Amino acid sequence: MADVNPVLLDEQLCFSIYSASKKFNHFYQSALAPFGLTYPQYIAMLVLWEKAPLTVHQLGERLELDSGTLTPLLKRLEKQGWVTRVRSQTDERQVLIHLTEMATTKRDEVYSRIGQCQTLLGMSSEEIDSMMTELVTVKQQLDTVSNDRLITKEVDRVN
Amino acid sequence: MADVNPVLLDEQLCFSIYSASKKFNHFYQSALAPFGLTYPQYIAMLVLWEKAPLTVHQLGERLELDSGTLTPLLKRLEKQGWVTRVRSQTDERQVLIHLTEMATTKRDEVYSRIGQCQTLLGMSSEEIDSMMTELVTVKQQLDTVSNDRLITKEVDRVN
DNA sequence: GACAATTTAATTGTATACAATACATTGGAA
DNA sequence: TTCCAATGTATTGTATACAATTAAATTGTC
Repeated sequence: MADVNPVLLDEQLCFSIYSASKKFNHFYQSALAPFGLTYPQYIAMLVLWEKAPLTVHQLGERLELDSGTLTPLLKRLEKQGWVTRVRSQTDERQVLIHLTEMATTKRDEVYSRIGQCQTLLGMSSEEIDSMMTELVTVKQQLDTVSNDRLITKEVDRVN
Repeated sequence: MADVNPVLLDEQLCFSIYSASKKFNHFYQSALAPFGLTYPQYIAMLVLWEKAPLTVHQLGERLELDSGTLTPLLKRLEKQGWVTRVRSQTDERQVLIHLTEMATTKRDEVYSRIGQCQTLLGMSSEEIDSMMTELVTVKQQLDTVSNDRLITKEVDRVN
């Protein structure tokens, strides 16, 4: 353990991203307060507004969330009148998430609100594209290294 | 509500960041499994390894977390032997977080492990610097727009 | 020097995340 | 046809996050 470099918080990309993620969530959650949507609820609605109905599994694939997170989240969305949860007729294991009339009605109001937020942020599409491209690269790397279930052994081997 | 643009999940920078953040947390949490540290616990240790003792408040400023999150997190770190929580003599309102001997001993092992993870990710310092610079800009914008408590009114005014 | 305003942690309540488990259903193999 | 592995959802348990409240200690002001 002779040649070890210190790990400084301010130099960690992970923390920069972690911190930005929390700020974004807070930003949109505030902006959507009039609709009573939390950030995860909002992105779930985004997916459903693109295409509904979807099964819990399909929704989870888009959001990268599992049923342990989605089941209670969707129950809250149902209680607040955004969606209905219906057991599939053709496959009783599946639960189909449908939009309510209220959700369809409010869609454009939410879209509009988000559009205004994006304007406020004042980022050019070039800036946004550039960041998203870089993020895709990082995420691919993280997936590759993580899905490689050898991560523990790989790291140990470097020792 | 005539001229509303659809909001597509895959075009949202916030989701890209949110998703990357979760992947990073999972990546480091796996890598640190031998130490039993979660990601938030790990970044708390990073700060304390830079400078300890710190009050809960000082730690929270660095991590952008409040006592509602930190108090239970620090109790878990204490239970696992990484830190001690000591009521300040000079100001009884404050709780000082000290490193244990074990934490000091294990510091370089953790630093080394993280260094290996960074190597596995294979990003150049230029790539990392570029992303972090862009993230700083986004975060500043989010802070500016959020701290501006007029956000709701501003947005409404656009209507 | 009393005391209201402020500061600091802790607590409470709600909402994610996610691993692990349980459970029902389904589709296919024997 | 019967059984079994796979699939899809729900549940359980642990650990964040964070707003709001409480409680204790300190400070500024007269």
